[in-house]
Amino acid sequence: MKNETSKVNSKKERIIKDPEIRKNEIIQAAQKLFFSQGYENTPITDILHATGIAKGTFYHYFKSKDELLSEMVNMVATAAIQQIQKIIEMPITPLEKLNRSFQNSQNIKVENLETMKASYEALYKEENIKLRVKINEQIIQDTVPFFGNIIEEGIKLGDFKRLDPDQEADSLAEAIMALAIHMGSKNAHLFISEDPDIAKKLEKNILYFEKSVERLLDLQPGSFHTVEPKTLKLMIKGLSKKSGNKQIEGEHND
Amino acid sequence: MKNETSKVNSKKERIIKDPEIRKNEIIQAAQKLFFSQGYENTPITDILHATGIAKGTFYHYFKSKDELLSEMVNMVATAAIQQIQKIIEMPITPLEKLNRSFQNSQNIKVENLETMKASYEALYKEENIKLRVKINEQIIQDTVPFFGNIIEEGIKLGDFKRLDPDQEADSLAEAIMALAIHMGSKNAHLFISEDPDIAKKLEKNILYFEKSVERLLDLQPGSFHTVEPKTLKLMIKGLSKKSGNKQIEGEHND
DNA sequence: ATTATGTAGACCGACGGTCGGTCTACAACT
DNA sequence: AGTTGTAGACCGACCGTCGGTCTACATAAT
Repeated sequence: MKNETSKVNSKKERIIKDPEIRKNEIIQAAQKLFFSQGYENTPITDILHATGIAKGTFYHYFKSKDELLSEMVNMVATAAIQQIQKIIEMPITPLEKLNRSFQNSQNIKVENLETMKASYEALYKEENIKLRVKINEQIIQDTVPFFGNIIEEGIKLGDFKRLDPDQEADSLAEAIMALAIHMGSKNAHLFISEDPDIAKKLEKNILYFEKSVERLLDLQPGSFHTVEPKTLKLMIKGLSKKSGNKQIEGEHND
Repeated sequence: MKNETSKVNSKKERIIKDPEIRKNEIIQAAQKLFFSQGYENTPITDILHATGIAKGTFYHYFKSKDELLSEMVNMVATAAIQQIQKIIEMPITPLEKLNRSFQNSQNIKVENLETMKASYEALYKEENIKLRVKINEQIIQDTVPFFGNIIEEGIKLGDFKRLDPDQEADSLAEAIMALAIHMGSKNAHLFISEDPDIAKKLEKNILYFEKSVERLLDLQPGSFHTVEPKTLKLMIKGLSKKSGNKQIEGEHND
């Protein structure tokens, strides 16, 4: 393996990069690996090979493998939130804001069902418990204040109803997020299971989540939509196509 | 204590036990260690020392450390469920069944606040993500069918209301469990934080959970109680006392 | 020139897991 | 009763992998 052409300079080249860039490279490479092989199944050496750096360099940027995970999770969550932030500042009703926030995150996913499915499958595998839990926790932690604000606003306007006179809106936001993540988990397992009824079950999961939220906020039935009908149709179509070619390669009818 | 009188004996004695008993011993010892030091922080050698067996023996009983964890979780969850099963068979209204099921699990906890607090603290530490998630998943998985039945019964009697005409009761059960576990998580963090307002916040968490469930099932406000008032008082009292003697504990080593 | 920063990879100890083999209880056959 | 065969409980030395440390050195900054 080692190709020593000459005694001089047979060592690895020394490449120096802007620290920020390098750090980012490491995180990116790690993310790809974690999602494809799982966090626990990805030794640091894999990350080193992927980035072409040495152990020392890695530990120059990260205190530990866990710290790398934390930073990565942070980036993922931050990216997910930025979308919401914009919506919150729009001059629309709180209900609209809620709708659009969820629709938005759903939309991103439809544009590349493949990626979404892959991510879910990766996240919900055994070897990725830590990764998954941390991402979920981070998302809850980061989104709750935003949704809390929206809900607070809605309560003041009389659109939503508190659970209890002296209850903070954040509690409701937390409950909603808990349900949302539970739904995400169910959907992930659906994807993994290769169930032929994926599309239908997915639709149900979403519907029940919506209904639950409506009840929690005391909304009119049917006023909370996390997915636009046409988006849903796209998803279902995409999924049916997928399940169709499980064994019949190259089949195109439907 | 063991009847091993050998102090001078340098060589290990060979003790043969009924496999079931031995396996149980291992699980018990492991459980104690996992809860006190964390799953990841407990090397198998610790379990070996605690049980007085050798590596080979351990791997004679378990395929891997993870398999041990699974079996342990299974036992914990099974124990937690047995309580509920009895309640379900009682000739009382579905709402009563729900109430009692939750009260019951709460009651167990009050009887030994210490243990409960310790367990929570242990479960929700970093090193125990895997342990925690697996327990929670197992509990959801095992309880949902039961609660699903109760809810189904309640729906038929007109006591609860479906989210949607063709919705299975299990979905509601899942939502409730998702909220319950989220509450558990919040409470755990409360315990860990040593917040002086533990008691009050705990009460709130419970209240909001109850209110959320009432809305989900379309119940009369105040009809769902996971804790009896007197139990709650006991808990609060116990917790206030605790927060006083934070470091006064007279720990001694041996 | 000296210091700070980035890079490198040999090295280490701990840990999960394997393996060859020993010991014991007990059934089956003299 | 004594002998032998066998399953499986038990042992601990050993191994490979992995996260993390350490020292050396190159380059940039001062």
